[in-house]
Amino acid sequence: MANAMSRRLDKLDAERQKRLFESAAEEFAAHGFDGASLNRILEKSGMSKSSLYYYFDDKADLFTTMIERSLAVLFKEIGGFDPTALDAATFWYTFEELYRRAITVVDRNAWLVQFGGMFYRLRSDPRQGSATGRLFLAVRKWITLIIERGQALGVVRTDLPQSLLIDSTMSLLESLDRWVVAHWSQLKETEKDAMPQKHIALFRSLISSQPTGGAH
Amino acid sequence: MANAMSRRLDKLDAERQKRLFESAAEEFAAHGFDGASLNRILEKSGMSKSSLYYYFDDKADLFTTMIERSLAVLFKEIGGFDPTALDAATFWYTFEELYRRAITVVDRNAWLVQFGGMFYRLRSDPRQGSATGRLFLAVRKWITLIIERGQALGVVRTDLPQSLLIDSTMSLLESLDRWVVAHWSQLKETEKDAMPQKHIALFRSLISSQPTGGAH
Amino acid sequence: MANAMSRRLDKLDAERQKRLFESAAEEFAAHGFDGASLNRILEKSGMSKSSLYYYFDDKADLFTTMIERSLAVLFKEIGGFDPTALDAATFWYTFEELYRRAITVVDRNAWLVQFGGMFYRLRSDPRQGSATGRLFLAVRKWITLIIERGQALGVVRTDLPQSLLIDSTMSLLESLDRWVVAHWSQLKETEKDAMPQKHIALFRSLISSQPTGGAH
Amino acid sequence: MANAMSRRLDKLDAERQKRLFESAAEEFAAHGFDGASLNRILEKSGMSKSSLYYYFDDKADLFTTMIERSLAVLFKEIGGFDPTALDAATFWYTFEELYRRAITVVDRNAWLVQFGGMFYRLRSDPRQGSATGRLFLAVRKWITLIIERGQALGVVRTDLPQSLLIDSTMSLLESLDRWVVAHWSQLKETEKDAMPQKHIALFRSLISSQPTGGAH
DNA sequence: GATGAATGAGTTTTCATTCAT
DNA sequence: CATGAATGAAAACTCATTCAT
Repeated sequence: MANAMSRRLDKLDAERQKRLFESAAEEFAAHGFDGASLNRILEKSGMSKSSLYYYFDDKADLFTTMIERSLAVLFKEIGGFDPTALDAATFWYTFEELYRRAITVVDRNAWLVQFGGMFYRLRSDPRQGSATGRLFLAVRKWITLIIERGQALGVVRTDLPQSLLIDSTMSLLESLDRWVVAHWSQLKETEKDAMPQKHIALFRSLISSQPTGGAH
Repeated sequence: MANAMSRRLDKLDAERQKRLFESAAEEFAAHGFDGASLNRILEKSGMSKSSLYYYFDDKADLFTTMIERSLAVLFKEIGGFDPTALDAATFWYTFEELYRRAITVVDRNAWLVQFGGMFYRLRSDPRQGSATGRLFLAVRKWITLIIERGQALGVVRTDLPQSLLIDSTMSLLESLDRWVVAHWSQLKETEKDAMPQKHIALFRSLISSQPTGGAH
Repeated sequence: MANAMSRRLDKLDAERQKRLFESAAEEFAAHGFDGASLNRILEKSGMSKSSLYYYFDDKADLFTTMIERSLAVLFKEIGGFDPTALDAATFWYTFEELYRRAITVVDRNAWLVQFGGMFYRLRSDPRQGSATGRLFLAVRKWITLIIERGQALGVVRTDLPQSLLIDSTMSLLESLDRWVVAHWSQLKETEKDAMPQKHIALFRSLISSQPTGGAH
Repeated sequence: MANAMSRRLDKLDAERQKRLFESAAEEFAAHGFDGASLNRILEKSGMSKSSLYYYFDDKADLFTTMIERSLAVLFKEIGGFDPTALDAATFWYTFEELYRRAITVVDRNAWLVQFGGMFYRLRSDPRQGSATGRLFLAVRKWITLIIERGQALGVVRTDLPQSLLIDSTMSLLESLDRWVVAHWSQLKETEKDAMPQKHIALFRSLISSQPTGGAH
């Protein structure tokens, strides 16, 4: 039914789709997957319940679809990125660049702001092997690849269990994401410009094999 | 009613209380406050619905009571700890010691393991000024004091907004907590012994004002 | 949602709607708003709980909707009535006529019989400014206008506080209403025909400024 | 169990009894019999649930006991009153006197003010032959005796069905009771003094066989 | 393509009552 | 005498999902 390739969803009027996605993102970000109410989403978006079930299999399908689309947009707009192409000299700088591009993408697609709030909740999905759980694991896998590449290049520390390194990295990612979303409107332009460098430096502090020279 | 000092709860048969607390901790940790189902908790614990309402005002009271008791046990057993007494020379080592003591406490009080899973969910409580929300803020305040003290002593970095520093620290705390809970049974004794030093070193990497010398 | 103009309710199958209204009117009349049990209403009417909530916002919405519809039917069928058009000569007779028309209307709409039993309970609704409370006040206002007009015309006594006059009048109205409902089936046709004149004469005894000549 | 003559209740400490009665009267007056919550009553009065069940059979027993005691106090303090001793010349004046005495009694026993609010609700007790229902009928019987005596003396109208006359009288009684309770604090002394005469005159307007001469 | 209508199972909370001590 | 403790049944309300049209 819910084929990722060709979907009924693609034929849904763009405006209605946008309204639905915005309502749903808001609700999922605010209450998590389980806590979110389809009824509230439908009320906000003005879509009928049966329509939603025409386009989606169920609540989980709506959720994962949104996450997938969000990720797809992010990846496409940020630009393909190949972990195996990283090299020691430019390792950290590459992420600064990614960060910069991410900012401009989200700036243009307001609803993506909710993405983080939705995404990080996936971790706690209790259902083993659920669609939502698998999605989280997919992203985790991606982080794993990067870290392994970093270790192979000698720029990421190897003195800690890999799983711990990955979890800590994702945690810091989430933390920074939340912080940026929460403080965005109060940040000055110069602060915003400095963010990619400063925040990537924070990752570097955490998992780099080399001291960064600390703070000055 | 829900007086913290003297409560009906204190007279509840120890065995039944234990069963209730374990069921509830499991449920809250797995689904968060909103997602937790009283029915499931009662089913697991074998307690009747009306009995639960004899001992607690409502769902929130059950939850906050458990968090409070957990914190109380932790603080009492770990031993008082005064942020203003920290000094530059022993700053990080103090936390290594705390970590060690925490491990032994949790080792003796199995159900406290769920505490983290329950606690970190508090962040997302949407209700402004709710009991649960206030509790989270109380702990956050406590972290704030430590970081401020560390900065005053010159051992904690000052090149980032304080709120970001605090959020990142709590995030790492959560991340390590989860990791330990998840991997505890597979850890060898030597690994366990090394944990306090290694994990505190990770915090040091993240927020110390001095490079730690990296990993070797 | 609960728009008075166009409602889901209007599309509900007439037979089911009738069953629901009869069950609800019976329950509300027997136990008042607070005392009425949705479960009992649903059991009697055979409707499912979720269906009821599809058509109504909540218990109060069901109640007020029924009162409003009752009033609407009554007013429409009895015919508009303008207090300012009353004159001294025909003041009391006008109400005799109204009474007669009311009898025929209720005769044709059996479920309206419960209306009084539901309505008079509104007085005791504790919630300030609740929908039900406002409804009661609306009717009270209407009685007030009539009494003020009667006083202006010199046909209604002015020797008592107005609020007392109004309360007493509504009380008598309620009392007669209850009496008629309770005794209707045992009344002979001749008695029914005499009722409007006799009952309006009772109001006249109570609040008229002129002696009626008493009983003979 | 609940023997009216000798009761455990009589041995209950006077102060605790007063606290209980006040809480209960308030609750019953505010929410009616069905709507009243034993839990709330107990909370207000500080009495334990089991104690209440030691002194009373059940909720209904508490209620009827209170009504009975209220009536007993009223009758005793107002002074015995024998319907058969009424005569035509003093018929109405007798009730003015009763009214006067009732005012002073209630003035001295503040909690009796709630009595009316409790009592009038009895009418709607759905349970056939319930204790509460019987109590209401007992009072109704008493009114009936008075009206029959008045009719025998030729001072009460006979042109209406007796049941209607009785119902209307009780309705007016309730209405005046409510009005007095609601306006008591705003009444001037002269107005209070005139009340018995004015209010009994209202009954006279309603059910007297003779015109009273109307209002001036 | 699209949706109005219907529902069973679930939610948290409160009820009056009983019983062992 | 007194009460702390326990409970089944009921309360109002929301949920995600289905199906006929």
